[in-house]
Amino acid sequence: MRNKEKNNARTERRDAAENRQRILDAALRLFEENGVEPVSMNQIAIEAQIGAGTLYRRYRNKSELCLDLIRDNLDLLFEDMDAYLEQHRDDPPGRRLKGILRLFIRFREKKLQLLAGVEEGASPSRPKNRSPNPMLVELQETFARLFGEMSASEPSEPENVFKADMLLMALKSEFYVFQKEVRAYSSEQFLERLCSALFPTAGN
Amino acid sequence: MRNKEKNNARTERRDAAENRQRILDAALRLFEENGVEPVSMNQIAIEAQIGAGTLYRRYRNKSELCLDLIRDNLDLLFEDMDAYLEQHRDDPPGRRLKGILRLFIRFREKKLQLLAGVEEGASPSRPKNRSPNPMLVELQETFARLFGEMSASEPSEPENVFKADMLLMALKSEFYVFQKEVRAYSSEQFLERLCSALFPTAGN
DNA sequence: TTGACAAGTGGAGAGTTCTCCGTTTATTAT
DNA sequence: ATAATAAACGGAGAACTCTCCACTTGTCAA
Repeated sequence: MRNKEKNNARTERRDAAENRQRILDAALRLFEENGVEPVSMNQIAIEAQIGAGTLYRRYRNKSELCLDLIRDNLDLLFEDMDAYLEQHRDDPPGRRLKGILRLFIRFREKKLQLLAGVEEGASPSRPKNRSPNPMLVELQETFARLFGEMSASEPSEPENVFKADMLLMALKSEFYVFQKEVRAYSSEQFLERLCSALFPTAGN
Repeated sequence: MRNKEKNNARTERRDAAENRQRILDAALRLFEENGVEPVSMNQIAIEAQIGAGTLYRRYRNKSELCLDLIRDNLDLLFEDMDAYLEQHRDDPPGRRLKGILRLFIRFREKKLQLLAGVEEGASPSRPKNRSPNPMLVELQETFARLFGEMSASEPSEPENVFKADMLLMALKSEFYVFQKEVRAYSSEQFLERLCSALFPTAGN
């Protein structure tokens, strides 16, 4: 669906492409003015001057729309992470994990609202958002791998996967915002807590 | 709001009490037939033969209704937990924590759907469910206290609070169901993972 | 150029959540 | 018993999500 996978036959029709842009523009405009959460798909359709059906054809819900809006930034983030891992390949795994977590949290800070929009329970009552979301899967695997390296001795594979799952959970908007607002943590404090809760800060 | 706090002036009007019962009955009936998630407040109002306004006056959303439906069981659970802690007061804190986690998970197993209903993001777009939910707060404090006991040496207060927050997060339906369905864990395996991820199983 | 037709469009409509407010009713004081 | 009155009722209606499908339009092959 993404950037017109060139490989796949037909290219996007011109009018469709134009509408896509209208939608993105309209959404951005409305989000900037009102924040992400209170803006409805309805409003976006109206602002973009298209029918509701057209909007929903392209984005099944607001979550998908938000994802499209940060797609590029997200790709950059992942590149940054990869670069970081590459550059610090000789650091102990705990350090490296902390490093990429810091990158992620910084990103989260910048795109708080949109990211929350992406996570937002897509549809109420509907078949439920059963999409693993490839980006999260990749992140999850990276975490799991680093946990694996961390104690190369025994901690079984599943153990690492589980920890990675927990980490991912803790990085969700809901938890992050709660820690910031209710527990009054700064990003860096949060990061610190997270690391010391999930792995012994051996090397550092 | 709960069980007609007797202390507080007026008792609940008879017709109101009757309607409350109608609602509870109707909801239970519909939930048993269709599961919790797909049943709408609307349907419940119709099944109970009352106006939507009447339903919403008593329960701001489905989440509150579900909470009322397991209120009693929940109270029992808490009593069980207290009893457990009392009986095993000489066990090491890790053991005790595991014990009450097991109780909680068993409860979750029994009331999976309703509990998920309680957690369900109340309203879409609305002011956001800013209710800390007293029962969760209590649980959170118990967890934090046990973490505190666990390593009486240095781990600062906030450290324990944070871990307790993470634990609570991991006990949510979303995470629990994911672990069961995708990672294919049994309740007991899940419990095992949870404990070994968050604290060294020293005493055991 | 010209069809054919897949792709795209828009808006009516079904089903929801939740509020507002005029009407009804149970309770309590007289 | 009766009236005053706070509480409760119910349904119209506003706003929303999402689907369906008759209609329009871009594209490509001839």
